[in-house]
Amino acid sequence: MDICGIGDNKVETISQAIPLSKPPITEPRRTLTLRDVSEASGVSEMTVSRVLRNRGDVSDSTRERVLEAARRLGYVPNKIAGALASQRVNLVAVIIPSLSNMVFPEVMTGISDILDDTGLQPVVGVTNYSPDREESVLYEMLSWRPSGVIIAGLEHTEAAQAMLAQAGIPIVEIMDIDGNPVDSAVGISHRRAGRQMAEAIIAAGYRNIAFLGTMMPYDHRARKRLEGFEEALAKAGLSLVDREFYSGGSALLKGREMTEAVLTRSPQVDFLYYSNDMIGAGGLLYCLHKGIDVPGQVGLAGFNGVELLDGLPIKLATMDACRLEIGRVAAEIISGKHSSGTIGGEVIELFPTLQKGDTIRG
Amino acid sequence: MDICGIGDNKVETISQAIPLSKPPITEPRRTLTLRDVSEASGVSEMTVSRVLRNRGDVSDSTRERVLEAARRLGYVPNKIAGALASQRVNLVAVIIPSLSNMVFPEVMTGISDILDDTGLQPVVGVTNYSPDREESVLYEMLSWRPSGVIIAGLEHTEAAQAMLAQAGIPIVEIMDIDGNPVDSAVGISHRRAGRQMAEAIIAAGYRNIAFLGTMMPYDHRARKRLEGFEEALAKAGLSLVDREFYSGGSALLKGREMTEAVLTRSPQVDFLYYSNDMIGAGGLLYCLHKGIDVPGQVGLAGFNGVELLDGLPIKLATMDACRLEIGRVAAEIISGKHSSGTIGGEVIELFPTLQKGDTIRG
DNA sequence: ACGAATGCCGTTACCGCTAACATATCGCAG
DNA sequence: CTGCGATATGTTAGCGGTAACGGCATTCGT
Repeated sequence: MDICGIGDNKVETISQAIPLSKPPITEPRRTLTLRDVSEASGVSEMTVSRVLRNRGDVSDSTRERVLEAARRLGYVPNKIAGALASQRVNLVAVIIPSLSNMVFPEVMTGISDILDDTGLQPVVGVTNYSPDREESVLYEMLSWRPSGVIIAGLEHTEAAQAMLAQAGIPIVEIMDIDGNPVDSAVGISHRRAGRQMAEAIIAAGYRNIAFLGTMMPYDHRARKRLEGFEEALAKAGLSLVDREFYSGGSALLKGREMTEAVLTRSPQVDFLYYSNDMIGAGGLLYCLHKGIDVPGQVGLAGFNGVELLDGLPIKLATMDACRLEIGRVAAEIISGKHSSGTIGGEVIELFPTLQKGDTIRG
Repeated sequence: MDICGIGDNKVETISQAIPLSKPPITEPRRTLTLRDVSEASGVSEMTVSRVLRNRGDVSDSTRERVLEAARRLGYVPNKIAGALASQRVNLVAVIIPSLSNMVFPEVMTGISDILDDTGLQPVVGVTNYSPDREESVLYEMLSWRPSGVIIAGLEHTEAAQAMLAQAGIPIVEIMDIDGNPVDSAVGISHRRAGRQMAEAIIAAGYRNIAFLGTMMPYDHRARKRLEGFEEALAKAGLSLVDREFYSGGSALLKGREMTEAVLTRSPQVDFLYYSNDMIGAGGLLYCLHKGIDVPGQVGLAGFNGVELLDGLPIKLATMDACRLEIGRVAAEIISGKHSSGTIGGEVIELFPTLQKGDTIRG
């Protein structure tokens, strides 16, 4: 599944002022061009172009005449031709793994927040966590010659890496900084995030810890969190008591099911670390429903800091992934508005905060 | 916030076969064109074009030569120029109010499912339930000359209506069919859905019914559901005992809060009808937490049939909004694959099924 | 009062690619 | 061996805009 979006920018659509008590008289057989507007208003195409783009000097009287004609005809400029002629495209390719998990929509919000004042439009492609799909989405998007690329993760196919490196436009890899970016990167260290959570859990006195997560081979960030987590456990002389993976289906439901499976199989478990908040919430609901003492008997923690958690009976421990900020900074880099004056090649690390909520003792 | 996505189509990206043990030798100062590939392979630009589009007769030997050169150089075709020359654009504009509420991503999935075999790419624009925003997003997207438009709802500004009517491409208005489409429409009758739910609730013996919903003046579908709902209540000689609206924030949390407010203010209430599943789920969790007997003392129902409900302790009554199917049918119409041979102007009504779950008596 | 600096608008040459047509090359029936 | 249809490739002319520059009035400074 792929999605792509386009929003408005500050250029006022001429249509917004159309009075249009009734639709234009002449229904257009072929689509309108600058020439039609120029003929209707008695000036050259160039002048019409200038008026519609608000560029260059045009007298108020002719500007009025041109706008009136454009409105009357219902002219919509052809950006394809414009982009070809000007060699400028106001699109920014945004390539993300999924839209259905709450995290990327928020990144998109951050991106749009910033891009909205720049005349740039985000265009989203979804890869479903497939590297091949990512490669073809990227290829497809690059063929529209966007002025920048924001892409999730640092792991790409060789061909995708090559395309990114050669594109000649700003590239920002987001979410993750544990690796080597092609150009710029904005994100958090998931390895460190995993470590931090493990340290907090150990400090709270839990010792029999289980991991529950997704079985996506290409979810590198979840993998890195687990690696960091286990690394910190090892440093404390501990190791995971149990682990459980899932794929597909309702995350909330899977969270319940996996939790039940783990607690049944390994009754000694006193902490459940989930790879995301959604399954964590499912697990939490299960525990509460079963009357398990949380966080006394069993502690829980997720990852992401999704808004949904606010609605749960008690707050799940989690770690904010800085989604909004990641989107904002990435967009700033693309639009050249980022504070550091450098031109590309920067790695911006953000630091997530651990929210202990009500599901970790202490 | 705006988003837009592009996926792959069946055209194989030449890059996928790039061996690329190392990146191309010559880092390109200016971006490559057909001419570069044609010079590198000793044939005309036209022949290169034919090879890359897999169109027309080209001998196997030259095809190989051309592909090899394209791969070696890392050539990515310029769709802007191609679209301008061929007057064909493989993009479909998809304009929706939001991406953060679980319902539209599923519509997108349906759209992509179908479009994936057609060479068409969905491009998403998000309006945040603002008519003006919708108008400018539409204007922006039309200026890229897509080959079709899928847009949520039947209510648009006058200018937007005019643009849709004049665009000269297939338009499909989705989600709702209670109104007059510009061209085609695919959706359900929300008025009827509201009525049906009211009838089921009344039949189950509930009499003191409250409504809890969003305060979005432009969420016409929620409004129509409420209208249908009240209409059916009236027919049974009933009227809403209480109502509560919210906007913004975590829907799950708002559901809790609103439910508490209503139950405190109107203790006689025996049924809570929510305008969406998310706040319904929040309400359900609240009731369970408070030890309220559901569905004995209080019944609950939402709308949408979101997957999340599967993870709740008991199943919330809801009504499936046929999201996937709506997306699929809309995409079929755009791509000319829809069964009915007609060319536009059809209204396809889908019929949601009421799932009583565990929160309505009987 | 006169050259320079503007304001306003038109002309020309592309942007990179493809439709349509033109041309070459080959095989093979007559 | 000629001729004609297939096959393979090249040539030409845009697609609908915009950058760059040019020309012609006005206005202005000194």
